[in-house]
Amino acid sequence: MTSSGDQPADLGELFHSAFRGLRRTWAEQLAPWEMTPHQWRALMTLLRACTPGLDAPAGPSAPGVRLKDLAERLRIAPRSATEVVDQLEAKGLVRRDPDPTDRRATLVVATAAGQQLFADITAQRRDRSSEYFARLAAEDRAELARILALLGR
Amino acid sequence: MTSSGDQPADLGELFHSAFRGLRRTWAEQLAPWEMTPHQWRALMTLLRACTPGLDAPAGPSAPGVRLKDLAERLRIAPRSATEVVDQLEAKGLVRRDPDPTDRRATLVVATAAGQQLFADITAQRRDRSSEYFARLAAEDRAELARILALLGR
DNA sequence: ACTATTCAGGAGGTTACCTCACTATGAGGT
DNA sequence: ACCTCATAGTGAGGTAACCTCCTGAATAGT
Repeated sequence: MTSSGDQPADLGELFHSAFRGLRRTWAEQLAPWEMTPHQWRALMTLLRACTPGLDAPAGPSAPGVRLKDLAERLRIAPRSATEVVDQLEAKGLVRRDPDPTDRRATLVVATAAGQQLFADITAQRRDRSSEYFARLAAEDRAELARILALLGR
Repeated sequence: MTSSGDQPADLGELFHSAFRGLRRTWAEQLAPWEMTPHQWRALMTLLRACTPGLDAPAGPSAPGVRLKDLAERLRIAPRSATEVVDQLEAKGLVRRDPDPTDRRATLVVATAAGQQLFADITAQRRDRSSEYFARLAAEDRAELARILALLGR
């Protein structure tokens, strides 16, 4: 492409509008389940953190994740994690258990309903393959991932 | 790049964190001028809209842009443009003039102060070249722009 | 035992959006 | 002239997704 010195409205603008599109798409996809993208992200992150290798299919009591760790993974302040966990708990998707090893801490664990919802949404997303990024060719997606990873430190 | 199916925590996550980084960087850069990224974006968009070819150096009265058109360019609702224009007006960076051709409409024009501020910030940004995307190689930036343009329709 | 640190959450704030309803105006028909 | 309909901006009010600062309990380090 040798794109010489033309800058189309600048990268920031492109980034902004693409991100807004992503958010909107997510919000629409999640609307039937009455979830916000934020909540979805939190639930997803929680389940991923709980299921390191995806084997070990949740023993008698899934270990759960500390609020603080969840916040870290979500890259938000701990206080903000409290909030989204509140929302998920209100929907019955997660539960707060006291950490047996540290009575200051609480472990967030997904309930059966939360796991089910996660599975449902994941399945629908796969079905419709309407994952927003689907409009990109696989190689472009890989490129994008590579470049974004550079940006994100 | 042969990066076959590996584990990139998914694109959404990468996108999210890169975008947050961009926002944070902007906010830090603009803090000395007490501007938010949102306000900066609006001012920049306004000036770009007013100066189509960058010649025609603003006749006796710069034409200005209708609030509605500004909203369109910013891809936000007209009501939201009202807000950011309010903020810029309060800082004396823009002015509202009645549109002589349509008494319903108001034209937003940058004041001298607004133009000066724009020039100052632009210059600083060029100086420090700390434009967030600077950490990318030029070709990666071009790639990113290309892919984001695809995403943004 | 005493201090320092860490965890979660209450209180309250901010940014960047949104919709809905309203007023003033303009454009078109009859 | 009048009536209708669309359009421009905005007041009112709301939301999502964050934040900081402070408190109260519990733990860790000395």
